[in-house]
Amino acid sequence: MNSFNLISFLSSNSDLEQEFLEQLVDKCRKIEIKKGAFILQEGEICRQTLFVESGLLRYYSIDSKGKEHILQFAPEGWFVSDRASIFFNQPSAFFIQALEDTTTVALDEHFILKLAQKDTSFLEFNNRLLHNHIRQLQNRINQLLSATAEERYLDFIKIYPDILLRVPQWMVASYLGVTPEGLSRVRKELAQKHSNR
Amino acid sequence: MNSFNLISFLSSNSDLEQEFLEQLVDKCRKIEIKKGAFILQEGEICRQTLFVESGLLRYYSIDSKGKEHILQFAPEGWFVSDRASIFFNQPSAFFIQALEDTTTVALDEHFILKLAQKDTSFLEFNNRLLHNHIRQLQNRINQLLSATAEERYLDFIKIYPDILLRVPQWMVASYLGVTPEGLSRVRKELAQKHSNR
DNA sequence: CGCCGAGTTGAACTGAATCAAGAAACGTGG
DNA sequence: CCACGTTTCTTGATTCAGTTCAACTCGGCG
Repeated sequence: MNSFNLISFLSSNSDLEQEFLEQLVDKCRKIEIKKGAFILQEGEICRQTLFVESGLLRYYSIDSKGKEHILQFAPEGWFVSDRASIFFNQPSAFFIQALEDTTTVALDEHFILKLAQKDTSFLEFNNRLLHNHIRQLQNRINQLLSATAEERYLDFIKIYPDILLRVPQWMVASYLGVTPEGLSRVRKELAQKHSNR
Repeated sequence: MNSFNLISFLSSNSDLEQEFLEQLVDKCRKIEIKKGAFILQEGEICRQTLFVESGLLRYYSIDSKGKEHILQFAPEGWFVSDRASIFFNQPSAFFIQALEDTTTVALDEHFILKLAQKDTSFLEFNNRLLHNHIRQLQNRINQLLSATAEERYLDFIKIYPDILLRVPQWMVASYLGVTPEGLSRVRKELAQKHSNR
C-alpha cells in the first residue's frame, strides 16, 4: 500500500537538515482519520494543515441547494487545509473528510509561522507550497472558464489517474462540476470514439 | 480621480515602519502603462508583482478557441501578477493589460523574498497577501462550481460595483464565464424582476 | 456624415441538468 | 457464503440554461 513519510518528503523537497526535520516532526501530532470521518466541518475554524502519509481525503463544500462540490482530493504526499480559515481565523465554508482510513501529520499555523521566521530554508519551502497551491487554483479556474466537461475529464485522468480508481465516479463528477449522469455520458462517448480506431 | 499610494497602503495594512517603507519604495520602479498596453503576455516569464496606484488592469487568458477569460481585475490598491510564473520561473499562460492609463509600482520577487527573510513583519504582510489571494481563488472556484450566471453576476456587482462602471460589459461577461449576449439577458431578466415590486 | 465597437434582441441549437427507472456492484449481517 | 438492502452506475426522455448566429440600435468619434 502507498505510504508517504513527512520527513522523507521534506528532505527530498526542501533544503532542510535531516536533524532539524526530525525535531520538527516530533513536535507534530499524528492524526488517524477513519473512513468517512471528518477533520473539518463547515462553520468550524480550521486549525491545522494536514500532510497525508497514507489514505485519501476530500476537501469540499455544500451549496445552498445541498449539492456537494469537491475542490480538492488529497492522496498520499499532499497537503490539505482551508488556508484562508486558518490564516484569517474565520469559519470555514468547507469540509475535509476521509475517503479511506487515513494517516496524517498535523502542522499548526502558529508553528509554521514561527519556523518560517527562524529558518530561511523553511520559509522558502513554505513559500513553494503556497505558490504551488496558487498555481493549482488558478489553473482550475482557467479550466472551468474555458473547457467542456469532456476536456475537463480528460485533464483529470491525465493528472490524477490513481484517484480515478480510488473514488466513486460521482465524486469525480463533483470535482469536475458535472452531474454523475453527465460524467457517465462523457465516458460513454469517449469509449465510442476510442473504439472507432 | 481615485489614486492609491503604495506607502500609505502598506502603512495602513501592515506593521511596517514608516522609514522602512520609504526606503522600500525608493528601490521599486514605477511603471506607467498606457491604456491598451501589455505588461505581460502569454509565453513570457512574469518578473514582478504590480501594485496599482491608479488606473485599472486586467489579468486574462486566451483559450484554444481564441476566447478570452478574465481571471482578475486590478483597480487601485490591488496587486496583480502571475505568481506561479514568477516563483517557478515558468512561461505564463496569461496576459496583463491596462484598461485605463495606469500607474503601478513594480516589486520584484527576489526583492520580496530578501525582505521577508530580514523583516518579520514584512514576512507577515507578504503572507497575508498570499493567503488573501488563495482565499479569492478558492471562492471563485466554489462559485463557478455552484452558482448560475445570474447568481455570479449578483455577486459581482456586490463585490466590484465600481468595476462594473469602468469596463465594457463584455469584459464582465468574460470574467463571469458567460457570453456577452448571455449577460445581456441576465441583466434584462433582473431588470424585469426589479420592476415587479 | 459615416463608421465602428458595444449592447440588445430574436430564433435556432446544444451541452448538460433533471427526472425516472433499471442493472450492476458492494457490504453487512445472518 | 448466501441473501438482502444500499449505493453506484447507466440509459432514456425531457427540460433548461446558456450559446451561437444574425440582424438591428445606439452612441461616440474621426
